Amino acid sequence: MIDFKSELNDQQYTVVTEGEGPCLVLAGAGSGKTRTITYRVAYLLEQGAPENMILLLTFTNKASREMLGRVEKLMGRTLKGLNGGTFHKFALGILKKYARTIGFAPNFTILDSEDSKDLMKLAMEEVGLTGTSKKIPSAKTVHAIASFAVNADRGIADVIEERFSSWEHLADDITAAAERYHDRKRMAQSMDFDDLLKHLRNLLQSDEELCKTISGQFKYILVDEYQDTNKIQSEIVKLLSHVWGNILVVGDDAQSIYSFRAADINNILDFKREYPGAKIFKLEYNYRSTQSILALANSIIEQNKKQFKKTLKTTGIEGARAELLPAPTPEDEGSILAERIVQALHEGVPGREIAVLFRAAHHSQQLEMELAKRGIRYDYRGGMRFFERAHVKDALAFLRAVYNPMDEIAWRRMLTLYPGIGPATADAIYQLTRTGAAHKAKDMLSKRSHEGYAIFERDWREFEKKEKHPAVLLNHLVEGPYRRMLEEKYDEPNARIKDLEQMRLFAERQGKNLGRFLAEASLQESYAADAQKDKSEDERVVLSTIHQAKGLEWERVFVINLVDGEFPNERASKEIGGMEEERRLFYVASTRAKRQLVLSYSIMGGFYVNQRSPFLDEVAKHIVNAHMGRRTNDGGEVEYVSEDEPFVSTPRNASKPRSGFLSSVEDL
DNA sequence: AGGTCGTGGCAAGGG
DNA sequence: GCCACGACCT
Ligand SMILES: Nc1ncnc2c1ncn2[C@@H]1O[C@H](COP(=O)(O)OP(=O)(O)OP(=O)(O)O)[C@@H](O)[C@H]1O
Repeated sequence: MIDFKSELNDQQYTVVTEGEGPCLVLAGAGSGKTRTITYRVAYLLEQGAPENMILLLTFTNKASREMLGRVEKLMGRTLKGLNGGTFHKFALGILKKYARTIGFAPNFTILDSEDSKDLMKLAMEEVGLTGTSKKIPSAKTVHAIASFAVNADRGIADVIEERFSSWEHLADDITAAAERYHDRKRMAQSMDFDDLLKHLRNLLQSDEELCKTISGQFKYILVDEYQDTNKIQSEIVKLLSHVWGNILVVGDDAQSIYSFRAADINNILDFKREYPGAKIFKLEYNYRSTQSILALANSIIEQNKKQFKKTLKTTGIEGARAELLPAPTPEDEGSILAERIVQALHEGVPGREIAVLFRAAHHSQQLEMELAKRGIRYDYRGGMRFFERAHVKDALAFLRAVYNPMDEIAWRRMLTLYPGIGPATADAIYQLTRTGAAHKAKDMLSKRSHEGYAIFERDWREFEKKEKHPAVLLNHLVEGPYRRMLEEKYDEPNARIKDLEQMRLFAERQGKNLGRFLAEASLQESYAADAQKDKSEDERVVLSTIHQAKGLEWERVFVINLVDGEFPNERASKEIGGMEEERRLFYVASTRAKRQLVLSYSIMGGFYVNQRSPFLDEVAKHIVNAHMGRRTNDGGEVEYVSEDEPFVSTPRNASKPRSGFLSSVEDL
């Protein structure tokens, strides 16, 4: 038996034991929201709820694994039947089952963002939306527009007008391209990430009986990070809670940081209207951070006008004030940080309790070099995922093509690996294959592609004969054709070959089902090559984007590159509500720290003198300046000397006092 | 016309 | 460090 009373405070306990019906938990950082829903799941199980009737939706699959692991530990048994994962993963599971109902074959494949962009490029060519210079939006932009429209459940024209107004004159062409894009996805029996949500919503909406059948399976639905869900996700939640009505969502409006994928804070603000009779809970004690860090965090978020005022009381010790580290140059910032990390490790702080957080993935470059120099291994989160790497996707293209022969993007990718075959020839071959006329290809193709095509034919014939078992197929590629290509192309192919071997190991653990493997691969958000849990990984320092750090916590946190234009990011600040969202990112970053927070930036940029982030000046009184002077010692080595002084905001950046908050939680 | 290869401009965030 | 584009070659 779990002693819920002693593990939770009174507010948390109330949620855990009285969280039936529609419930919203709205609470600040570190107040135990995640802990509360984790215990709620354990409580439901203890009360006899069947595990397969519980659905726990999280923001990442990693978060889901961690929470389920925690519940298993609490319950002292494994829980195989519990449904947990991201909206996308959940949607895919249902759609595989009901593919025919929505006009897809069950072997449809998933397009990642690069595939989607490539397909959009083709769609744009089709409608004549081509041309160079800055007069035409990039395929990435057009895809972003179409994607936002799906996620926000709005029209393309609307989205362009509101968020991409510089392309308003091309709205008709963009709409046409989006239509072609839609058709080609269907033709290719493929879905992008947005389609997973859209088709699930449509499926549930279109058939009352089916909606009953599906939603009847989920007696208890719990959603973490609800502030970052979008319109289509909230519609899915509504439909899924149709039969039982037990929907518990937790979130913090101050941590909403995904507006670019249409996260909509109205999901929280309108919760009571959407679910009449909903209970609203608050959690008001922060269990994570020291008083100093919490005071800083509260003062960050107070600068935002469009934010609910929430109480967040401390339970911790006072602790040290956040420390400001101005470095002379970006290189110096990297080495100062690396030295600080070495020092912390030396003091006995475990690597897993240290994190470096940054606004954008490429901000970590200098530091990575300095850590490498010192032989410090780290766990990296942000930027390109493992399954997005070019060589990994090349190999996957073969598996996709054999699993779903209509997958245009996979075919193009696979075919253009061969010499003499470019986009045009690949397209011709794909069209012939698709119509069952592959045998005609030899005669119809131009001479220069003959040799490459002959090699492809041989490779493909052999590949097709193999057992459709992902590990077998990958093994064949790594031993044979794809290894050959890598060796031809690179002087040093080994790192890439190793990645492919890692993928094969991953596939072995996934079992024999090719469809399952491809699904798992396209929704895996892991960054490490060793998807296999490396023991030492737990001990490593973490380098992460702030977005990827959501929900996590560390003893010591370094937030780096606090330079105006970088953080806040210039482009983001210009969007509607952009500056406030950047500030929320700073709030999320700071509230990851349990005991010690360090804020760094460099004074010199590449060509210009940097301006430090205005966010620093806004909260100046909560920061101490550890000014690091650089000098060369007698031995010719560069040293950094601490010249402590109080941090005083200069008038240039001093923020004007802001008027009060919009409203308070009480008004909900 | 289509494929390859070199390079200049460029980089926000993610399922 | 990656991608899109243009120059050049077949
Ligand atoms: N009642 C409690 N007693 C002891 N520790 C607690 C309690 N509630 C929460 N904690 C601890 O406080 C920390 C923060 O909790 P949790 O991650 O659940 O907060 P959260 O509200 O989800 O945070 P955030 O929104 O910032 O991600 C965790 O280490 C958690 O174990």
